[in-house]
Amino acid sequence: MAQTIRDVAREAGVSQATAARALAGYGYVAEVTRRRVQEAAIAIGYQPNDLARALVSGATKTIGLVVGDIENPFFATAARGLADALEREGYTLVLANSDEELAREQRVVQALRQRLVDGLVVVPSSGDDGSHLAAIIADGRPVVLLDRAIEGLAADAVLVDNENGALAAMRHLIELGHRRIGIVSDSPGIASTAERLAGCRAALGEAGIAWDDQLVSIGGSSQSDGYRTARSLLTAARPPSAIFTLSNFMTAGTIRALRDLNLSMPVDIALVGFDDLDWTTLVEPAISVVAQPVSELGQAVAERLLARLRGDSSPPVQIRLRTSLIIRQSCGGMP
Amino acid sequence: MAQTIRDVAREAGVSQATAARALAGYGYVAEVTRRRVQEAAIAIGYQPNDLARALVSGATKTIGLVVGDIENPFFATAARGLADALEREGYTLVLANSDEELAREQRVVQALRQRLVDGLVVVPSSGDDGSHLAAIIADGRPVVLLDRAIEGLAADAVLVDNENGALAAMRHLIELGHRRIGIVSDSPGIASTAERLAGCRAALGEAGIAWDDQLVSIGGSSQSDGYRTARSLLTAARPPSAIFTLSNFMTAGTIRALRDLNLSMPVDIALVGFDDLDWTTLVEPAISVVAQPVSELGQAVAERLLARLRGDSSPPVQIRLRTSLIIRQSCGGMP
DNA sequence: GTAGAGGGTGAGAACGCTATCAGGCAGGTT
DNA sequence: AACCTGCCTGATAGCGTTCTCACCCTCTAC
Repeated sequence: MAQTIRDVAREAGVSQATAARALAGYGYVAEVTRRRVQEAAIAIGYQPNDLARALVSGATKTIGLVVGDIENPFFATAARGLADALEREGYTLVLANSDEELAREQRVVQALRQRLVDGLVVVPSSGDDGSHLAAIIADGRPVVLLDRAIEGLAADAVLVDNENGALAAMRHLIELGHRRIGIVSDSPGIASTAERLAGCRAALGEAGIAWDDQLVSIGGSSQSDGYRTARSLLTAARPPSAIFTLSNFMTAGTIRALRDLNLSMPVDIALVGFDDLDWTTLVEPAISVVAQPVSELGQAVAERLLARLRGDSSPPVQIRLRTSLIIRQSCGGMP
Repeated sequence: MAQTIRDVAREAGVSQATAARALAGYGYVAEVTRRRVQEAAIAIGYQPNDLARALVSGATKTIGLVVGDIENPFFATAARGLADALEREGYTLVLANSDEELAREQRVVQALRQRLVDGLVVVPSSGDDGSHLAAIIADGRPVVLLDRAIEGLAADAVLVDNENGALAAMRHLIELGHRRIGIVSDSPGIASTAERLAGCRAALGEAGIAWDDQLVSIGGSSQSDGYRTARSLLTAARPPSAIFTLSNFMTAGTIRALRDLNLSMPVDIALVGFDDLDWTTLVEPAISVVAQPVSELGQAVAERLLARLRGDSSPPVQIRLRTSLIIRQSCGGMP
């Protein structure tokens, strides 16, 4: 099938060792020989076998990426930013979906471990169980967490400032006069969600508004979960006058609920969502959002990972990227 | 770092060969020995090295996926369908973006080739140059084309019925009385786009409407290209009364152009788009679309690939999945 | 003329695994 | 006693690289 370095050597009439030196460029090789070997390699269409190379060098030049679901635009964008930065250094991405299930995540991490990825980027589905990742770190391979931290795991993490993002959004709604603000959240088991909820709590606290469990609906992480929980919030006895959604799927689900209930933004209800996607300015009114620097998130993760791969062994760091509140029409904050 | 089979053997007090047999389960091994080896493996935390295994077995259990841009929801969804089906058989996906540039595609395909992927799934950016893929096929490794065919390449292809999809959409607009239908297209160098254009032509032909180059704007494949070309179409001396967009980015760009020009659907202009995304029912009016079975596309590709990997050597096939025209509010076909 | 330096080359070990092969040992058959 | 058979085990040959080591040859210096 594929040609080996031995075939090149035979073609060039030299030993395997000399051919290897000529192609890899180490040790002494006469200029004439080098040229002859290179020509032979081209002539027979030689392709180096990265597998064998990895086996002896101990580096696969491969990075594993574990996300909840690559169909989620947030993950897709981060993956793209990551892939671009890694590719520049000759690394390739190996992709796996966890479906936000810890058991599945553990399985795919295990598979990537056996595949000897040089490093791992994970969007962890659980905020406290990181034993499967600790095993990778114990192997001496760097792990960088994307978007969500894990308590007690000695790994770098690149996150966004969820708490301040949520705080800013809630403050804005409060400044607009809202007192009953509904919160549509996915599972607080997800670390970033928990931080966003903390931001909500802080904003209400500083405004002297009591936390009301009736106004907080917590569901799964799919869009239909968002629809369902938003709808129950809106059809309750005392519905909120504004809603803050904690993820892009929650935002989409909530908008559908508003449509079905014939409620219009921002007059019947004000809306701010966490995470900015392309469609938020395609719908009318355009949705106010807490925007995250998603692509930069991927790039920052790549930088951290590459630093570790180059041997940086300083203590794990946690990087927080700034979010920004973008006021559009859906919250009534911009006439 | 990681333990090898030799460490297990030492721990269990047997030879490396026996340990290998006990773990892999071939040849004769006494029941007692087998148990002892397995316990030793667990005790020292042995993890098989897939790299070494692949080197000797010749199979990496790895599939390369080359798409234009994983951020495009169409590709992301197809990738997900593909990943799920492959994972069930123990394969892992290696991801690469081509940015719809042939040169980049060739580079990443080359990299995947050296990485010895067992098979390759490609969304080719060029409809006629498939030499880099022919090389992979010559290696004896299966290639399956996703969404777009390449003329003269002996590889399986899983496509959608682009021509009939476009035909149906154009027919619908014509039945609604439109005679001047604008077409917002990305590059016809992309095979699927060329087929869609052919469908447009066929529909106009059977209705006795002359093809008018003034009504066809062809640009790049980004959303801003769609915006620009749609806008120039709409601001021309004799603008169309309806628009058919040939991809999801073109659709989004066109909607933004309509907004900016204060044209409303479907009264000022009717719109049908190719490819259905989540947001098409989130905007108002909901967009009529030619929907593609995207996830099934990925699954079908996986099936074809797995069949080839199992040794199926029948002549290459071309599979066409059916599209469906979904009439919503943007075209005025549904009151 | 001989020693030494240095360019150039081939042999061969190692990476961790799969898988074959030769051989040992117990038990039964001629 | 000689022989086979069946179970079990260890030694060992690869897979295709990287890279070290020993060696040879030529040229310069004394």
